[in-house]
Amino acid sequence: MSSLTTHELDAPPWQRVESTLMATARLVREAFDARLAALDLNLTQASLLGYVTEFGATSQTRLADHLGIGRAQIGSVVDRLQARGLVERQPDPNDRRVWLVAITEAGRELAAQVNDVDEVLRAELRHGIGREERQALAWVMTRLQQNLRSAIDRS
Amino acid sequence: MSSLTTHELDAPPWQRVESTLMATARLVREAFDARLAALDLNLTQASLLGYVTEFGATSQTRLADHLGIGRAQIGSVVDRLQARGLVERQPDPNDRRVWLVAITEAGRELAAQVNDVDEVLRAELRHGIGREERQALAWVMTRLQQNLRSAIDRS
DNA sequence: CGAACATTGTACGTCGCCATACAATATGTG
DNA sequence: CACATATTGTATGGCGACGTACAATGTTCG
Repeated sequence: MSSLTTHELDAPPWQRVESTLMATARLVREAFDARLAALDLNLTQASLLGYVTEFGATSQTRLADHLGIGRAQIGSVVDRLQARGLVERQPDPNDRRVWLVAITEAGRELAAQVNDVDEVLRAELRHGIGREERQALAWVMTRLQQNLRSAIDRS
Repeated sequence: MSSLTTHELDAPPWQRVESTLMATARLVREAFDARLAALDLNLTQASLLGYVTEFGATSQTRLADHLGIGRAQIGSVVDRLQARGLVERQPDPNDRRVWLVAITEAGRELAAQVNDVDEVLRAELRHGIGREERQALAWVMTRLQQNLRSAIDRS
C-alpha cells in the first residue's frame, strides 16, 4: 500500500511542513495500530492502558486531558477496556462523581506486551535518525505547538 | 480550551516524540480550521481548492493520493465544493470513467483568500523557529515517514 | 445553612475518514 | 474479437473523535 505523498513537483505553497506533519501523524497512528492489532488494541486504548499502569487509578477527566481526547470519548474507551476486564472503575472515596480507572491483573499483563511492541516499533522508527536530531525534532514541535496555541487563541 | 498536553512529569515511556507529533498534528488542523472557518472551509477543502487552482483539472483519484485521503471521501468533498460552485466536474475526454475536477471563477477567488489566510498563519507558526530548524524538522519527518512505511509494511 | 456556580461522567447527534463492495469503463492477453 | 483483469468513482456501513446538553455531585460565598 501507500504509494502516496512523497511526490514529484507538488507541494502547493501551503502544503509544506504542516502537511508533512499531518501525513506523518497519520502514519504514526497507522503504524502503531497495525502493531497493536495483534493485541486487539488501538493506539488510544493502549495509551490509556499504559497510563493507568504507570500512574495508577486515574479519573476519567484526567485521562482525557492526558491522552488529548474529550471526556465523552474517554468514557466509551473505558467501557470497552472494562468489558474486556483490562481496567476497572473504582469509586473515588473523596468524590462521588468520579470513577477512578484502575488497571486489572489482566490489563497489567497486556500492558507489558504493549510495552514490548512499543519498544520494538520505536527502535525501528529511530533508524537513521540520531539522538540529537530526535531531540531537535521534539524541541521544534514543542515550539510549534506554542505558536499553534497562540494562533488558535487569536482566531 | 486547551489547558492540555504540556505537562508536568507525565510522558509514559511510549508517549514521546510520536505523541508530541500526534498532538501537534491535531493542533495544526485545529489552527487551520479555525482560520479557514471565516471562509467556511476546512483544511481538506482548502487543500483541494488550492491544489486544483495550482495544478489545474485533476482526477479524483489523483486528488485523493495528493491530499492523503481515500477516493470515497474525495467524492463527498468535491460534492460539497461543487454545490457551492467552487469547483466543477468536467468529463475526461480520454477516459469516460473519470471526472476532472476543475476550479471555477468563484473558486479561484476563494482560493486566493485561502492563500492569504495561509500565509498569515504560516508566518505566525514560524515565530521563533529558524529556517534551518524548519528544514531539519522536515528532513527528520521525511525520514520518519520512510521508517513508518517500512514498519507498516512489515506488520 | 442555602443558593449560585463549577465539575464529573454520560447521552446524543454530527463530522470526517476508512474499508468494502459495486457498476461502469479501460486495458491487456489469448 | 472475446475474455480476464485493473481502475475510476460511488454507495454504504462503521469507527473514533467532537460539541452540546444534562443529571449528579462538589464547592463557594452570601
